[in-house]
Amino acid sequence: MSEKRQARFEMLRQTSKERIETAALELFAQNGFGHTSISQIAKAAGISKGLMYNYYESKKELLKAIVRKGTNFGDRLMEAGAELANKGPEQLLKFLIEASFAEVEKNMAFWKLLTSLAFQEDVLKTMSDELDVKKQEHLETGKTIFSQLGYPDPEAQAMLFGGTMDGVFMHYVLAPNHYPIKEVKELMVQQYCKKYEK
Amino acid sequence: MSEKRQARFEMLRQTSKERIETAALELFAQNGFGHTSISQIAKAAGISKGLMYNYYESKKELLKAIVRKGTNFGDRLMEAGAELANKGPEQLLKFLIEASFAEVEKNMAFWKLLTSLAFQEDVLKTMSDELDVKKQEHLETGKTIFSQLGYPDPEAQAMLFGGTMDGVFMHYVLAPNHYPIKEVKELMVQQYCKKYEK
Amino acid sequence: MSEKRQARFEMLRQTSKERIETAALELFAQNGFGHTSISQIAKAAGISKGLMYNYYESKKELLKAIVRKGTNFGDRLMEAGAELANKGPEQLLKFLIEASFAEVEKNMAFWKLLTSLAFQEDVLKTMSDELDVKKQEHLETGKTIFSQLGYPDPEAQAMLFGGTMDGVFMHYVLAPNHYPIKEVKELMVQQYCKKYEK
Amino acid sequence: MSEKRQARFEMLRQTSKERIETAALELFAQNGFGHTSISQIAKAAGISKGLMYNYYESKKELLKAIVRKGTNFGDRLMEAGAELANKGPEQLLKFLIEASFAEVEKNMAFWKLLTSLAFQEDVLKTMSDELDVKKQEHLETGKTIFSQLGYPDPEAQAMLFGGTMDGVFMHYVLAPNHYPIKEVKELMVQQYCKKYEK
DNA sequence: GATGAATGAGCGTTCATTCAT
DNA sequence: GATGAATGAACGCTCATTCAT
Repeated sequence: MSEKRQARFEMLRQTSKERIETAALELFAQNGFGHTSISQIAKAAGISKGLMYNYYESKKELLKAIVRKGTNFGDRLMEAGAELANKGPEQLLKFLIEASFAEVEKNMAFWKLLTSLAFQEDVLKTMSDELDVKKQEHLETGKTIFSQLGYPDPEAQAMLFGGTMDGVFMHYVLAPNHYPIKEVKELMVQQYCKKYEK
Repeated sequence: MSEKRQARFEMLRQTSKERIETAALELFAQNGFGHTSISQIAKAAGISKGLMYNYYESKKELLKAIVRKGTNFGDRLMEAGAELANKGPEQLLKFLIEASFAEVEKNMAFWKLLTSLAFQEDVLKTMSDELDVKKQEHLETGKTIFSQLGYPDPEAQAMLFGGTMDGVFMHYVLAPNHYPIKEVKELMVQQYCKKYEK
Repeated sequence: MSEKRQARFEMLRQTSKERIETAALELFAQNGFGHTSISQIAKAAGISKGLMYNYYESKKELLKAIVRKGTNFGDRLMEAGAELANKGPEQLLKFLIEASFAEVEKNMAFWKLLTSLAFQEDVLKTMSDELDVKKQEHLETGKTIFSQLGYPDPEAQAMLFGGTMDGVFMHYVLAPNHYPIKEVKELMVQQYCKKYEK
Repeated sequence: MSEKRQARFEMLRQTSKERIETAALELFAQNGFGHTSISQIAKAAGISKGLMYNYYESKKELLKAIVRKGTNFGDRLMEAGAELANKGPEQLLKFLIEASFAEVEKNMAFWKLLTSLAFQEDVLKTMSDELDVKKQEHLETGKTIFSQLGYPDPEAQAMLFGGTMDGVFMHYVLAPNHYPIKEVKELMVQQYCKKYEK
């Protein structure tokens, strides 16, 4: 009985938390973190302001929770990539590109938010360490792949590739309706997923 | 007599305005427009809060003044590029890349600010028309060049190129100390400034 | 359960609103709307500045709430007057005079505020339509009465009567301690509540 | 020579002062004392903000100067009235009414300002003594006249008369375009400028 | 006498956060 | 767990006043 009740509470708790995070993500992405108030979030989530503080210590902690949850994708991507390592760097890179595009298309709001946060040093400073680590991992993966593909400067190449990805995604999330996302993705696959040619 | 006085006042005005704009640009770039207060700017500029409003009608107008001043570069770039058009698309593209990198390296704070503003729709909406026009011009230039270079899909290619530029610059301005800017620029020149190969 | 809570909140709200409106009316009447600050009101009401904005969207809305509450009197007066119409114009006018004097004596601060607002065009403009209507109604009533009493120019007479009422009330609310309000009221009744004599 | 120069300076000084007071009176009457800024006045008067403070110690002192100048009318009225005293109270009262109406019609802005100031205790408190004295003088004059006219309660009658005058003027200055000022004045002369009847 | 750049206290308002219930 | 009344610091902004020239 007590277990059952606990389970029910847990479910309610999950539900409220999820509604909060969903609403907050949407609002943060649309209006920016600084221009979204707790009141707005609470109203959109259908809960009271006070309840927020049962789940998150502060507005910033809510943001962190959202960011943390979203960046799990990167980990899953890397894991999935690891299984493809033996199929050759071309296939791996193609997979990473296509999976990333798919992810950004699916969770546009999240990636818009994440990019915008990069420009607010004070807000993200506290969680930048974990993000830096992930960025570094991505860079390492890129270096390995471009090295295997025979590029003369795999590190710069990985930086360039990373910039291209983030730049394309930035343009896309800022004006998704007019962006030829499929064509650009095709171009990237064609240009990057092959051995280096002088 | 009166002229002397007027000149003196004009000098005072210019000095103050420069101090304000310099301080504001730095702070806007570092913390974002929305997270920078008038008090902070005044303190950093060494003036009183009230003086700001002798020169700018509002915080937004200060931002606009800063953006307007900075975006003159784009125009100069396009003009300079027009003179190189007869040297062939490879040379023109090389010039545009190198001039852009040089500009971003020189005015890092400004370009960081400008990029961050893309995520604050409300703030920039009032001046977005002019910016949209410039963006469109850049895209057209890119299309022309990639068309001349024989690319099969010059529009998507121009989009990809634009994304690459903005993405690389974004990474650079967010962590300039660790970014191999020269190497990445070289790679871009090598990869883009040549005829399309199969 | 939830009802109990709601009722408790409603009580809190009403208490706070009353404190705010009472304090604001007093201060508005004493110093004028424009010379009364939210801080002053909050301090006088024993609440924080912020709480005001839980109940009123702005300082102006607070004023409107106060005015709206007070002007209900005018409506009640007209209704009560309508029932007396058959007793003859002398009795009706006498009732209107005496009821108005009683009301002003009872809610001095409110009538002082309302009169002072007439001089702040911008503030009251948004609610002036409803007030204009009421003023017009009073004028019409006056015209009818003086017409029935045989006055040769009932419109001008009604204007004069209205001016007398407002002027007497103005003098009274500006220096209530020294004003012979009862005697003046008697004089008005004597002079106005009778048929016109050549 | 030095005298001449002094005279010229004095003239300029007078001119500037007059322009300031004229501009300020207009603006104070139109927008209220509190909603008129020194900048506005200086611009309207065609002078600099700083110059104001050569002539007046503060904004309030400027107001006082304007009020003082305007209330000289009252003195002149009383003096002129004194000369008419021997023509009988009816003629005297008629003159006072007509001269007052003429004055208010001529200097509407001033009388609008003066009335509005009555509702701002803090602003006028410092000069209320002189105003109180004048008010008392008017009251005394009224008492004397109504006493001579045979009114049973000349004091209350004088209060009522004063209220009527101020109320009519208030209505007039607040909506001068629609006010039947001539007709109302005629009514007052008819009703007040005669011996008391029963 | 005249200027206007500069100041800073104070305004109305917002909002993250707390807490009694 | 859940509520929303209440707080107070901080915001963008205004403006009477000062003062070097």
